[in-house]
Order: sequence, then structure tokens, then C-alpha cells
Amino acid sequence: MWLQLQPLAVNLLLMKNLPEKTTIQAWVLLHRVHRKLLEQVGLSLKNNDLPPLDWYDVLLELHREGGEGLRQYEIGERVLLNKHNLSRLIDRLEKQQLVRRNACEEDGRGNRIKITKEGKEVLRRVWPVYGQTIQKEFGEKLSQNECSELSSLLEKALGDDKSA
Amino acid sequence: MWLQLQPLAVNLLLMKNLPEKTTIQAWVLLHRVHRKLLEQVGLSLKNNDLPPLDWYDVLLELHREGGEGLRQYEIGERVLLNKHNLSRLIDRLEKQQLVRRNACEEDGRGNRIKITKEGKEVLRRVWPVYGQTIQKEFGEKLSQNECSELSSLLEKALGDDKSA
DNA sequence: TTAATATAGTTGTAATTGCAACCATATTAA
DNA sequence: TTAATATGGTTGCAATTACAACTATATTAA
Repeated sequence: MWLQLQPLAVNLLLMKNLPEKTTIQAWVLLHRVHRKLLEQVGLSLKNNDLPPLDWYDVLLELHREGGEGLRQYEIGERVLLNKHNLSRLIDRLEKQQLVRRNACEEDGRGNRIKITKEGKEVLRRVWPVYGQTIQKEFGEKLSQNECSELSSLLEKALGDDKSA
Repeated sequence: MWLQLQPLAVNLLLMKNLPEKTTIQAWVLLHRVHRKLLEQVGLSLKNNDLPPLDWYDVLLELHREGGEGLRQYEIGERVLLNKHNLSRLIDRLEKQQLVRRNACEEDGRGNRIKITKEGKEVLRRVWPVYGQTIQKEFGEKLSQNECSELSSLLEKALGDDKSA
């Protein structure tokens, strides 16, 4: 009986809970801003013969951590951009000697990844370009107050269902 | 002489105009929210055996336009997601009969793309799932006022250097 | 102990992307 | 007119991605 009802219930759910216009507008703008910024950053990096942003993204987290480096899944959790194929992204970084994989003592399945001197050098070269683009395309458009306001709204949108 | 100075000038520029902490924080959150939402939407679509979001993105713009459809470059301008390889995305849509390419009268180089009945049907099937995910993962977290506030900040960040 | 299940990471493969080169038509300037 | 340049779109190709299947180790429960 419950089983019989379920498909209907699902359908009803699908008909409801659709977003308001205001919500959709924010959603659309979120995408437009994101896309524009990412395009600009990509362009700047390329124009300066720098590696793509996802390299920076990983290297930065490794640099932040320092010490014994990070497990791959930890990188995945922290990174800004999409985390699929991290394995192969790290392959590429390793091939360029920007990171090193070390066997992991506590857990024989995994490895610990550490940034190298060369990796840090890449961070140093990328940041001025990356940071400047953020500032020019984004920071300059908003006051510090507006940035904070934006952050708090975004944080709320993130939900951060602090179950962890 | 000017040529001699330029590299220095460029370097100086690179050292300056770096973003404030507040800016960076907003930047990071923007990415996190975007990534999370896109992941959720992708998941919902897949779980319901629906095509990827970029199909919807294109089909929606075509539907909005109606009439004689859109040129490919117009689609590129309107679409939410990244616009590279639009040509081949449209190939795929056309292969599924969701759109049709017609020769373009005013401009022999281009074509006009129109959504088909089947394409509209896809829109109808996708929206409930897409919309519901937007609402659940995003809309519900913010009040309508907050959404408006967010929109106006994002609009400002977009800059919209109304040169067009 | 063993079996069952979960987690970390890798790999095969097909689909998609990014990029640059390209073709065809438009537009501009002479 | 012609030549030069710009624009719209396609295509070839190498790199990257998504996804699923897989290996190996950990963890849990019996």
C-alpha cells in the first residue's frame, strides 16, 4: 500500500518546491559571475604562460598544509574546482615535479602528497596574475562592505549543514 | 626608451592591485556555492535519467526566443554554462532531434537554430527536477529579500560595463 | 579467525573539451 | 572591381573528463 502510493508522492513532490523568480534570478547571476570570472582568470593565466587554475588550486592547499602534506581525499575536500580525476591531475603535477607522492604510513591504501620547492615556485609565479585578475574583475566592483555582505549571503546559501 | 621601461611597469603592476582578504573570501565562497550547486543539479538530473544541464541551457534559450530561433553566436552569448564547442553540442542536440539547424537567409555563413517539439518536451521533463534542486539546495536557504540582495551584489560584481 | 562491507586510490574507455587551423561568407577600404 | 580584414561556424587532434570497474587495504561484525 505504501509502495503503491510512493510514485504519486514523488510526482507531487516534483510539482512543488519550485523556486521563485527572485531565486532564479540570483541563481542565474551566480552562474554568470562565476563563468565570467573563471574565463578571465583562465585567459590571464594563459596569456602569462602559466598553468591552469586547477593546478594552483591543488598546490595552494598543499602549501597551506605544509608538514606531512595531504591525503588525496583531503585535497578533494578542500579544493575549489571540481575534484574528479584528482588522481590524474596529481599525476600531471608529479610529472612536472611540482608535488611528490609518498607512501602513507597510517594507511597502506593511500599516499601523502607534498608540494615541492618547484611547486611553491609555481604558486609564487601564479598568484600575482591570479590575484590581480580577481581584484580587477571582481574586487574592484565591490566595496569591502559589499564583499562581506556577499560572503555572508553565500555562506548562508552554502548551508554548511555542519554535520561534520 | 619607452620600450625599456615597459617590462618594469608591467612588473610593478603585477605587484599591486592584489585583492583584500574580504574579497578573496567572497571569491572562494562564490566558487564553493557554485560547485556545490552544480554538483547537486548534475546528480539530480542523472538520477532521473535526464540529459546534462548544458542541453537544458541551450534548449531554454531557444524556447525563449521562439520564432525564427537563434544564431549560434546568440546562443553562445545567452547561455549560462561555458560556450566552447557549441557547434558540437548542437550536433548532439540535433542528432536527438531536439533542435534543427536551418540555413540562414541574411547570412550565408551561419544557420538559424530552432527547438523542436521533442526539444520542448525535454524542457518540460527537466524543469521540475532542475527547479526543485535549485529550490532545495539554494532557494530554501535564503529569504526572498536575501535573494534580491544577493542578486544586486552579483549584478554589481558582473560589472555589466554597459558598452553594448 | 573469516566474511562482509567500506574506503582510498587507480585505470580503461568513451565522450567531451580546448585549441588552433581552417573554410566560407561579410564587410571594409582602396 | 580587388584586396584586406573580420566574423560565423566547423573540424582535427591532443588533452582532459566522467563514469564505472577494479585493486588493495581498513574496518566491522560474526
